[in-house]
Amino acid sequence: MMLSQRQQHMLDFIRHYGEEHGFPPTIREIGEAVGISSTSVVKYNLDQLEKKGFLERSSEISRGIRLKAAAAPRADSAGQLRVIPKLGVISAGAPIPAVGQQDNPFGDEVLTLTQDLVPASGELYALQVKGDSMIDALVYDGDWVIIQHQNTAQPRDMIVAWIKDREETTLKYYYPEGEMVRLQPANPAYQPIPVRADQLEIQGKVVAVFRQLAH
Amino acid sequence: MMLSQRQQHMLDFIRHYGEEHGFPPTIREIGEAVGISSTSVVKYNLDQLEKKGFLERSSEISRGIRLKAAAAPRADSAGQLRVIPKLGVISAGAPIPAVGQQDNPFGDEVLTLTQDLVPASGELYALQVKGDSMIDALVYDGDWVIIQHQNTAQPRDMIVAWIKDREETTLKYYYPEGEMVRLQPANPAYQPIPVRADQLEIQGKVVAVFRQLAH
DNA sequence: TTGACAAACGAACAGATGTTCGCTATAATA
DNA sequence: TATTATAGCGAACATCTGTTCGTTTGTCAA
Repeated sequence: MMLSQRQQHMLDFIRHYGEEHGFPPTIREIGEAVGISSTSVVKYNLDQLEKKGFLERSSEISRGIRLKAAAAPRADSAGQLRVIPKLGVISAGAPIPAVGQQDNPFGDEVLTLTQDLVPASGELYALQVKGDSMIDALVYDGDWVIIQHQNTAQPRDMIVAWIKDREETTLKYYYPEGEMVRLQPANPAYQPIPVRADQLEIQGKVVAVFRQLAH
Repeated sequence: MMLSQRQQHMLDFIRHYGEEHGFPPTIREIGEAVGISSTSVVKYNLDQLEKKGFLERSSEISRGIRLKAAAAPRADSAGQLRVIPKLGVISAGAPIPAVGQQDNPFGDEVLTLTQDLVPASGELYALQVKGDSMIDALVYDGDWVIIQHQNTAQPRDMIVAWIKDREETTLKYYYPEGEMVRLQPANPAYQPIPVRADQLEIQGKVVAVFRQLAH
């Protein structure tokens, strides 16, 4: 999800133009500003920026560009934003979707969080919890879990694990103990689960959980 | 130099449209909104408004309208970010801190979320959960709950309640039932608590929960 | 009554602006 | 080598959108 030099430039120009004029620029104005001679190339790059979550466009509307939060100027350091793609759903009964999966129910939607809430580096993605099977991890239907993709973990990390012999995805704290791994639920009322290390596949680390109540 | 009803209406519409879309409306959209069938009449009134200093237009430019300060109930257009003050901690054993409390352990720290994750309006603040006493609401030590301050609630809202006779703060779904209120835990494994309505003090509505895992 | 003027209408026009499409060029991949 | 994806070009097109203009109505002062 990188921005090319040109796309960064476009974003800067659109923001600057909007501040100056009170309304967004046209495709041709953007092209002229960043040195693109063809309107179709500007459109191409705008589509890219929209797909990456930096702006929204209203089709067939003059100057129908709306910058999203991710494109806001980085005011203070804590205001740095992290754009996290919504990759799919997670439930105990099914493996988690892989990056670039075709049938992503969320299309190219993203979740944007400030940088101070999540790790500075690492590949992050968001999955929406389906059902109540992860209630022992204190997450429930509808919650978003933000995951850092990795295949190893440190003790005490909360991991996304695939337990091969049970064919089950789970969110647990990770405590390696020799040949075995103890998977500890976040809710202390639940019992830890011992699993043979070779039956455990670490899919990533849970770095945050977000729950949006109806409003 | 008075504004006619119609011109006031136009100004309101232009401001509202801009906040909603990120770009100004066309003459025809304004006309439709305020009930003018002819584009020339809209132009006539826009010219009036410009003459009176409420807006500026760039001629022959689509949507080339820029509201001036005079037109203002200026909403903060700092982007689609919502800055939420961290007000203190919440636990079952103590009342929640009031706005402007002196001994705020978080000073002036804030939590910033994108606008789409929380309600557009309303007074929001964040409290950090202390201890495990709210585990029946699926929130745990360290979690942040984002609260909209209000003293009433709709059925099925998750409320922040102070139960007077128990001297206890709690997070529960709100189900009023005549003289009584049923407080339903988010975790279905826990039992609902019936409370006399006059013993219940609604402090606010939970609009979101954020959990940051160690990293 | 008459003339000036603000306010409004709707059609016609012209220019502003987004989209589509056929075509290159390059790099990565099979 | 053939294929595919990414980037880019420019022309043609369709529609979006602001402006102009002839007309009408109502009010008010001369």
